[in-house]
Amino acid sequence: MHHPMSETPERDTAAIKIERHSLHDAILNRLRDMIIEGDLPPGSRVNEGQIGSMLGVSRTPLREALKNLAGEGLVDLIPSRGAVVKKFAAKEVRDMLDVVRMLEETAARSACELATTHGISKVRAMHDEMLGCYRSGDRLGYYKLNQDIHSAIVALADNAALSDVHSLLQTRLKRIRFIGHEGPEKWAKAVAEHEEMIAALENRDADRLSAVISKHLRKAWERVKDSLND
Amino acid sequence: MHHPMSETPERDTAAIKIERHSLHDAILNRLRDMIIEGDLPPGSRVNEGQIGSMLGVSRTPLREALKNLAGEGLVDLIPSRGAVVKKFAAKEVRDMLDVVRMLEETAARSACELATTHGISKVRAMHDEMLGCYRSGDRLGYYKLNQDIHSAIVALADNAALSDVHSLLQTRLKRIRFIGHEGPEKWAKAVAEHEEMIAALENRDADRLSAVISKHLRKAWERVKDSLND
DNA sequence: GGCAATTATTCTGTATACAGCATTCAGAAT
DNA sequence: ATTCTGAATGCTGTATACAGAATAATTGCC
Repeated sequence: MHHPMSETPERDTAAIKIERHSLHDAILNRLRDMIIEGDLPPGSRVNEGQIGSMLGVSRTPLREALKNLAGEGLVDLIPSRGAVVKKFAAKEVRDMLDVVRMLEETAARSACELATTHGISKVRAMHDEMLGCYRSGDRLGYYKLNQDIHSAIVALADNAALSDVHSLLQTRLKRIRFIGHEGPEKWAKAVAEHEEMIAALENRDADRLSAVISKHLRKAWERVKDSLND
Repeated sequence: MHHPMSETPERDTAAIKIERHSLHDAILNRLRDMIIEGDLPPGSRVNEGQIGSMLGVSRTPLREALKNLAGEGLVDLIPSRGAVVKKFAAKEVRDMLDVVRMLEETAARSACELATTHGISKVRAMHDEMLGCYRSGDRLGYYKLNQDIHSAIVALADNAALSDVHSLLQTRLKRIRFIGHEGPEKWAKAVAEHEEMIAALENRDADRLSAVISKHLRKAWERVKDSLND
């Protein structure tokens, strides 16, 4: 296996767009997806040679990606024993959701004050697209847009540090949230809450937006807490 | 980071202190110190071969450390051009301090409710040690203990995610705060504020502790903002 | 003499090779 | 039969080597 540019190695799985000239970043995203989707189950050790040959890359960039995943908190790096996929206890998930809630509440207030109308309309557009996914039953698309909308609202607060820490926790929670499947009626409820969020944002009603988001995230905990058995 | 570290089952019988020498972690800490102390000035490119030979290590663990530093936000990793030490604009610093303030305010309230008396007394001990540094004019020791105390108070809130994000931002701010030199009278003021903090914590006065910390961090911004020229 | 193009050098990105530690399995002793 | 010890195997940690890209330098041309 030589260079990914000259020889395009056949990808066994679809939807790998980014073939950027930074292999470790590609590996990083790939591994993150594998963890989120459960291909690498929590608690399992990651064999570098094995994964490396599976992805068709050498160990060096793979190790760099693993080091970064450790920084993101998705794996633990145990000396002389390698990387193990992090296993979140129920309390940790709740703590993360508490912090995310606090961050989003604060971001919501700032966003109502600072956001440009253009920025708000872009969030609205994402919301409409998400509605399309909802109507067509596209769960994965809905899930991704859901996260993007929350990130976008945080971004409207125009505080890079806030976005960073929010993104960090959001990433750690992705796997959990991905597991937390909801019934159709709860799904409709969540969509309604989102509609309410967008409306509050468009009215720049800081108190209402903050409250709705807070409620939304508390319910998120209710949804996922039963799927945590450790 | 400082998670309540997952259990290594029956491994730790006695308090055997085995130095785990993982080179990339040592390099990571070393580089972080070099950035904080200004040995690697902001905006400068990090030459891997140069630094590597300077530290007497190969490029591989050095690169892993750099990747981790990028995760911490202390350097930017530009494709095909390597690592450059991150240069913080004034607004970014202010944004970070705003988030830290929010985090510490929340942590303070939780800490007053959840902290054990033993935990509080340990913070008091750190504070007393810091006072010793203050009286003997040990600026570096004071500085380190100052950060440790803030981290300890956050830790009392017993929320790993909260500690993690706080630690992340604290690390990014270290260099800035290290630069922000204060005159003797301001130093005395800061010490007095800390004394007030500890007192509020010991009384478990959530409102007061939160308020004092908030004021403390707003003043921190006042102290450092003039030393930022970009 | 200045500008542009081409070469030369340096540095990053990736692969491979080697050494050391951990885990496991087998064999011997109690 | 059980337990302890030791070798064998596999994996991690680090170093080195090589290829490609970016920047610097030099030379040719106008």
